[in-house]
Amino acid sequence: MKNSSNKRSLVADQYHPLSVCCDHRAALREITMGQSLVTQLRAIVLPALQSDERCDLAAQMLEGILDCSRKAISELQLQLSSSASPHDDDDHVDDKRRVRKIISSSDDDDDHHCSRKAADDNGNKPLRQHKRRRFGDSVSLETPVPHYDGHQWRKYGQKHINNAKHPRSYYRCTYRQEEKCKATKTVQQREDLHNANSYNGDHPIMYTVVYYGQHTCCKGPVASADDHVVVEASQVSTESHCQSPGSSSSSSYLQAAAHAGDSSQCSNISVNCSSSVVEDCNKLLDMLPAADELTTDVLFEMAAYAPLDLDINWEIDTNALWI
DNA sequence: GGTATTTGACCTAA
DNA sequence: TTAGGTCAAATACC
Repeated sequence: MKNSSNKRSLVADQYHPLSVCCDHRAALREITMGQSLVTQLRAIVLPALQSDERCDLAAQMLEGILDCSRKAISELQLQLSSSASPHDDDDHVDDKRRVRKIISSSDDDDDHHCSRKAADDNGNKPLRQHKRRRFGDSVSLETPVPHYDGHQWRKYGQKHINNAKHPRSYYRCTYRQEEKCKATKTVQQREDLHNANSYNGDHPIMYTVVYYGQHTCCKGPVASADDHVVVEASQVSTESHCQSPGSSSSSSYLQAAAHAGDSSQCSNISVNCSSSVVEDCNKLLDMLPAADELTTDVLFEMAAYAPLDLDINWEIDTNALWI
């Protein structure tokens, strides 16, 4: 794999910055990165283990690590919010712009309508609601595949951001209404000089994805085994409307996922896809080596590109990958 | 016809 | 006043 080292260094750069500042914000970044790594590690390790007590133990340990990091992040954010200064650096400014006090979960939807309803019966204005998102609820990462995170998202807005070349897209969970799921995310293409115009193997176009809130819907990949992302090779081959002619075994997993996005009739493939996921899958396919070049090392590299999703429970069908 | 996306307007915090 | 986030009508797609 020609660009293996490039990807490796890219990942390394992302997770191991050269200088580590001794302030809370730097610590927050480090913990968040660690959280991302653990999440990705979980996606790799758990499917590889047999379904026995070792698997359960590993799952508990990983969840424990994530829980610790969540608490640490929460504590640091508390410290930050109480010591926020107007003289923050550029990163801080960017974060602060994202920070909006979100309305409490119980009255979220009503608030939007409230704000548009000018007054109540007595002519009194409703209490002013704070719309800014809370920094503490967000997790950001950079990925070439911003939509391939296992959840269904619905785009509800796009905005040109000041001094940014690319617009920012706003997504919320598809099940926001029916399951009151508050998870949202924003996706914005990065402006790196070397990848500004086109995707190629060495410099994939990178996107900054920021997740806000946790999924409370049970239709994500969290729930039951039925919801796990499992694509059996046999399923792919027997689902004629999902099958890509001439697809290799090594890529059948992802191609099936891509085609699941093309057709909602792919009932045997439980990949949650919006239309943009197809594009992501195609990118991943471009990155995927031939079947005889697949190694665990390669898989790990690809997993490193998977977006962080704290709720996700991906299950990789290794049979489909290594046949 | 139902669902998803686009896009201009509106709202709020800074 | 400005920039970012959201709404909702219009439009596109299947």
